[in-house]
Amino acid sequence: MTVTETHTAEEATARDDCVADRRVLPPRPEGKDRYTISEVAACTGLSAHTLRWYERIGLMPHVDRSHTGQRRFTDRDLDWLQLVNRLRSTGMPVADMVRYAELVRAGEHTCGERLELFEATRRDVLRRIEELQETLTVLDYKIDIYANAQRASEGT
Amino acid sequence: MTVTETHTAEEATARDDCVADRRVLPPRPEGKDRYTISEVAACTGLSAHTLRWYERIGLMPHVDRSHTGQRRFTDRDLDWLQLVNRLRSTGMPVADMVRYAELVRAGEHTCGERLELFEATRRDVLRRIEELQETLTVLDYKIDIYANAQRASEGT
DNA sequence: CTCTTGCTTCGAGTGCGCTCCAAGTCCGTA
DNA sequence: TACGGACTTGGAGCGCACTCGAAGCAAGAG
Repeated sequence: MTVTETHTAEEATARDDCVADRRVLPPRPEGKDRYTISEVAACTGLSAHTLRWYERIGLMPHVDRSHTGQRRFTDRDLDWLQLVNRLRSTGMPVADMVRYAELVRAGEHTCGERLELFEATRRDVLRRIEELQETLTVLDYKIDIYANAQRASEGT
Repeated sequence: MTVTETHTAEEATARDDCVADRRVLPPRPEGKDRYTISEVAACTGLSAHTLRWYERIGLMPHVDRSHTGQRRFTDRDLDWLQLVNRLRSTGMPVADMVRYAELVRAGEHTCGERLELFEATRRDVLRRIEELQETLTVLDYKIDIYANAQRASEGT
């Protein structure tokens, strides 16, 4: 657990945008803070289509625009997408993530609700891990059977 | 690991229908071997519609019929559904399970392929567990932040 | 005999999460 | 000035995994 550390800084993070943990981010173009949609697509693995769709359904906090109306994503947006991607990979429905995004937009007074949401998600993730481990047992069992059947038919 | 045990019996299992592990099955109506679709629905958690659909797409081995044409599922069918349910819960696409069902129907000479399929699935499950663990770390991190933020605003 | 319940079939509909299209705008290079 | 390429929008379409509906048959209870 490397979780309890610089809490003065961390609380600021919690207060303004609830970004994901920087330590687990993939590399991103250096020294910039205004990314085009294709740059973001490349570094998040989401398609440009999907990014626009996320914005439409309210899963992205408001994205900056250039003077010609093109999207210019910030590092904060990338952090947000990083978190979304993680939650998505747990199977969290998009609607729930939208709900969380709304809470963030609604302001600081929703922090309690956000905490609950994360705790519920955490329980869910634990349950899924357990389920997968059970499945693993079944798979091992069957692999064992097939491997033995094969050895029996080849050998002897 | 409770996997290596009575292999004479287990090999017979591998040979004929590749059932799931009996030890993890939920209770089912006792002493019978011919279940109506609604009984099966009740004990698998799948809807009657879904069971018929599974049969249509080839995900069920041929199901017995009563003299009036109604489905009569056997214990073996229940075992099969048990396995299907487990694989489904890992996120395995239905198409892949159909592929496996086809291998089973094709006969014993496909056992090698089935073994490969299970091993691939196993790797997949391990990867997903890892992914979930990572997500768990992120969730813990954020829960920690929110919990601290809350304590800070309440206390003092 | 009628009623209810549960089954049969096939095809259409649903919800989710994208994914793509058409038509148009803007930018940088030659 | 012309061209290629990346961007914009709203809306339509897609693939998956169900889910439901309609119309009809069969069996048991009253």
